[in-house]
Amino acid sequence: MLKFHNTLTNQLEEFQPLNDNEVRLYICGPTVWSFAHIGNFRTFTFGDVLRRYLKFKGYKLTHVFNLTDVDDRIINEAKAAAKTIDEFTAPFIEAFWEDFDALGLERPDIAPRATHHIAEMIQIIEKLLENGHAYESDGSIYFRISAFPDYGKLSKINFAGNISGASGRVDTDKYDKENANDFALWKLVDADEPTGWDASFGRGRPGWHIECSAMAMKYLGETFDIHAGGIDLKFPHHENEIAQSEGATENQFAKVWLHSEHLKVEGETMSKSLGNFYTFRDLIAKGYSATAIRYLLLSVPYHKQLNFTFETLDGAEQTIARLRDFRNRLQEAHLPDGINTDLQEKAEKYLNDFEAAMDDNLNTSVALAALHNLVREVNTATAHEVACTEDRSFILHTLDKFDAILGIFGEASEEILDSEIEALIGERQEARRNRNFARSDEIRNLLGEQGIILEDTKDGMRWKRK
RNA sequence: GCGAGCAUAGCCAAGCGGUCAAAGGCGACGGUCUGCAAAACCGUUAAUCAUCGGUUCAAAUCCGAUUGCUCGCUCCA
Repeated sequence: MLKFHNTLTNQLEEFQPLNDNEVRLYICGPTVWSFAHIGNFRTFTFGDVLRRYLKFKGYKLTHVFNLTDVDDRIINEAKAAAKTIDEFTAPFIEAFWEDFDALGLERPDIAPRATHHIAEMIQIIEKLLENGHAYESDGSIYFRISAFPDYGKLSKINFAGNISGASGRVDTDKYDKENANDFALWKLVDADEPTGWDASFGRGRPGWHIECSAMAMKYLGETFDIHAGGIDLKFPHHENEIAQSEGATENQFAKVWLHSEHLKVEGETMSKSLGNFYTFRDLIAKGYSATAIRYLLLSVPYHKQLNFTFETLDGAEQTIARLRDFRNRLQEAHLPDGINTDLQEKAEKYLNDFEAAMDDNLNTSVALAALHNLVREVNTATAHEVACTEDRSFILHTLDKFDAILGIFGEASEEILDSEIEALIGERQEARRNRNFARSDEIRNLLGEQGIILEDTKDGMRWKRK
């Protein structure tokens, strides 16, 4: 029984889709003003596991994942670079999908862009103006929080006790608003500004939050099952999405809200000023593998803070190498004929453990433990020669089930060695047969320098790349 | 000022009142295997679960205080 911690109710709830077997899922994607960092990818990896697990549970999924390609920063940086916003965002969008694919994240069904949905945003704003949830001030349109009594139901912020602008990031006197918490739906732009769209209420550009309301409702309907994103979007972004959407439709927006916690680096906030800020490509450039990064991002449940350290990433690298070796060896091992039902029962038990862990609000830590327990069990059985030929495919199939969600084994690539190396390996085998170990070790060292590791197992010689 | 969360072995971390002398991974050490390695396996390493007090037949788990850390209060995944 799948349960989620719903941020809206602050409770662990049994998941029940609105329409029997269909799940409509919206995940907040990136704002494409730069390369995405590993904190972003923590959230997107969580979204990927959520997506994969919903499919694993047999749901028919419609998954929308937006790209926000217009906001103040994009407009300003594009202007500074003398580019249109499309020209400015294009390379970041391309890089984003590259990283996304490299991390083994499954592409969403629909990946809408904010700039392609301005008309839908305008419609919502018109509706809000009509029904009194929005007002015009100095040419811009603001959401009227006083007209939406539920405001704050997601973030549960006690606005009465708060100092507006306490974080020092907002100039609260800058805009003429009825209430300091009212937020912009549409910002007036001058006629000579390159980025702007015409609307019945004036030329302007959308406020930050309206794009998600527009795209979510367009593709998933006024009410849908799950809305997910990073914890830092809970307020104001998601709170405001709820206000806008429910203010316009008077129907509940998303039923379940899931928020992934932040990633820290060496116990501290990741920030450029601390010098501990890493994009995905920074780590790849340091020589780390995408699967190790993915493993690390999965090693802590999404709703807990994850402490990213290089020591742990090195460990993740070891772990995934061991897992991959395990699968490769199992495929090749010379096993005794027959069947070991005991082993198959254990494999099934670990798969059940895995599913129970995932059902429990996607507890990936425990889910990974189940995988490791299976690996140990099979290794022991293989070493004791009680794993049989007929167990092999069963276990490999079980591994596939784990990996349909975890995605950490990677493709079983059939690599080819060039003939020179092939010849050296042959020469080494010959030398070993002749007990010429000096030559044999010489060749092993030589190949080691070229990144090829040789292992002499009882099933014969194996090689792998470092 | 207001609010939320966290504190478990060398490191990362699960845990949500009994089945916890606490899962799993990484690291380290010893052994088996090997010509030697590697891989694998077995074993060891290592936790009075931040501190103090309370509730309970029973607490890592609930309550309170203290200390430390992280985060939010309209840039953020």
